[in-house]
Amino acid sequence: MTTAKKEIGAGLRRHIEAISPLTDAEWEFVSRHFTPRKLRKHQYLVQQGDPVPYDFWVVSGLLKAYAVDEDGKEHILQFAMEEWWCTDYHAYQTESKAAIFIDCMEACEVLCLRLRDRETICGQVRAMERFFRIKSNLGYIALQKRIISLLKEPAEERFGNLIRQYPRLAQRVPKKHLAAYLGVSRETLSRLKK
Amino acid sequence: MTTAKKEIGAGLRRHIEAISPLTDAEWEFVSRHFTPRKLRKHQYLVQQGDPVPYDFWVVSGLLKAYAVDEDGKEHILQFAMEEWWCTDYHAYQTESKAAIFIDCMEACEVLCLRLRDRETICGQVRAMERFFRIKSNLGYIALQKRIISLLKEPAEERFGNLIRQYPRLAQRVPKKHLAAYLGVSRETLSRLKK
DNA sequence: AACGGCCTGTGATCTACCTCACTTAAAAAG
DNA sequence: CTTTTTAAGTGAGGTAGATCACAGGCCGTT
Repeated sequence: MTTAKKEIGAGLRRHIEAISPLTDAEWEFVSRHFTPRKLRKHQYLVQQGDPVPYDFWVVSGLLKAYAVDEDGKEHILQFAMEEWWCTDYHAYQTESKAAIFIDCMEACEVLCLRLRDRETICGQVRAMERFFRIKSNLGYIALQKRIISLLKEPAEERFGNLIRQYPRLAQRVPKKHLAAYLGVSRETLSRLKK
Repeated sequence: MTTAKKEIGAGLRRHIEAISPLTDAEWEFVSRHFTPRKLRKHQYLVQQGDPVPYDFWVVSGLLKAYAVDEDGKEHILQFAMEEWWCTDYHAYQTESKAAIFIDCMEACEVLCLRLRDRETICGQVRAMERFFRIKSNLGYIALQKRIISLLKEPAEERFGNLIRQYPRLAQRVPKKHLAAYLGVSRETLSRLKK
């Protein structure tokens, strides 16, 4: 492992161990299955219609995952900043074609994990199976909250909650993308801010 | 274990083993941690503001999980029929107070699982940790699809997809509840059907 | 048979939000 | 520094869907 890769990996180890501690040997085994990749702004990690061999863990930078409707409008499923996981999970798990796009809103470094490697890791390292179980639970809870928010809150309240919950993200992301995440038009969001 | 309980449990075992096989000894251990409960139509399993000690697995019947807004309107997060899991996962995991209601749309039999028992099961039985990890992944994927659907599809298309994907459910559930699930008013849904 | 609930459909408004068009400002790209 | 691209605010007008109000149908109860 290169020095650069070690530094990158250290962040991932901390991230995992916040939930499920690893021995050095386990970490050594786990980290071997991630491959680092650098991307420039506007590069795609996933494109609709393509296979999705990897799950991505963001070391640095900022991604957006979005669906495009027949009018060409983007609807943002998820942003992913440092220490977030992101991929088209449906296509990834079922080894089918992507239904969404994922691209870089800023230059990014990511760690890539193949499905079969994830399964190997979970099979060999008990703590990692636990990690992914808990991580997945937390993700499920977050999505439930978003669905409730979409169903019962008016646009203004959804916007307020977003700013309160992810102030750093709201800074970093152009407002038109926040609109696409909240499910309102750019113009409406602009008017809401008063 | 009573005969009745054995029969009920058999369904759960099949459900689990469809994802992750168990030895008889493991199943014996696992099943001990579930407690059966019967409920009448309109009874609550979870009420907003109360603690949420259990995750529920539906043996028979039909639940709805919903949030209520300030106007008293219901927004349905999830239906749960036979073989579905349901609870307020946020409150359950964090042992905090429920943000939603869950009640029986029909008379129900459920199996109840305490958080600490779920963790015990996952800790003791490797196959169960795998089961919950995979189940949770699948749930996450389903919620991602629903979010994309809410963001990019007009009400009519959401309704069509719902009927295609869950025809049995759409039969069983009063249409006003389908409307509350889709995020449209009862009247609008009625007009859409033409 | 008659009563009260609950569900569903339908007409008549009303409104939150969308779309289109234009302007200004700021940031990349050259 | 200049040009091109991208972001953001604002006005005018349109529309999907909300809300309100009422009517008929289908239960299970008395």
